[in-house]
Amino acid sequence: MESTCVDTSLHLNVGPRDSQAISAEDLVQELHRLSSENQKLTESLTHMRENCKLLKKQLSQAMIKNTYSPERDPANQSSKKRKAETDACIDNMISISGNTECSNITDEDSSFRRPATKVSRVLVRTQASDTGLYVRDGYQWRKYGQKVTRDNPSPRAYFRCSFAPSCPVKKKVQKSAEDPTVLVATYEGEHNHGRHGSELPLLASNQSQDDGARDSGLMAENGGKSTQQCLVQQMATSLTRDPNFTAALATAISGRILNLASN
DNA sequence: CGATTTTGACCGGCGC
DNA sequence: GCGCCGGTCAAAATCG
Repeated sequence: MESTCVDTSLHLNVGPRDSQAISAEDLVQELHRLSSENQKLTESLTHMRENCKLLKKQLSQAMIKNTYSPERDPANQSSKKRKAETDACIDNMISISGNTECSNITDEDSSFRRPATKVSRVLVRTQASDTGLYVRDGYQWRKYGQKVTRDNPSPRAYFRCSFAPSCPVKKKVQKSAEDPTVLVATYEGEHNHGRHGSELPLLASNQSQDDGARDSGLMAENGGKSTQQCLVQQMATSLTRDPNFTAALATAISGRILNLASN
């Protein structure tokens, strides 16, 4: 599969002090650049999804034929479970071979699993030395358990959304069995609130450091980075996870242009 | 002192 | 019915 390199450097000055130094013209140009970039990313994503679907289909057929055929494996009677394991394996292979820093697979894309609640998987590449099972996603999580599972030597961590007590969302984080530098985060359910009280916290330049520090995951991953570096990293992560992110970014920039124009 | 993490115990589903 | 396994609970420990 072809690899896609996404330039996540937005070349933005996110510090509030710099905002006065940016001219409206610069922001308009940035807006246009981001719009075209968004279009390219969307096209690229569509292309990759099509390739993924095709590969998944081919691999599934091949593995069911060769590896898990009942004739070759008489002991294997639990075909449903094996099928699920095969699918998970295929998902992993495809996701990791995508060569992106972060991939997002939802079950809306999958023709295999149809759970009652919305389940999505996110792969995040970390440094090999990073032993933490924390995936920064803008939400506030409370860890409630950790288990070592049969198919993976690294433990799986269980998180609940603690931003809103009534939020039903759960998250599982585990290192990939194939590549220990990749964290696999599985989200179950949908948030019934915004991220830290805002739909676009990453763009909110007035977001206090306390807001960020409330996210224990953020605290665990900061590792001495400045708040601005963390914000930029968060923006890059959101950009790769959500094709609509640049559109939201453009909206935010538009707002800033209007503010500058009114001053 | 409250919030969060850790970790062993417990529970329920599933296959045999 | 039994054992395995994933998921959750809850008490103790830790942190800010």
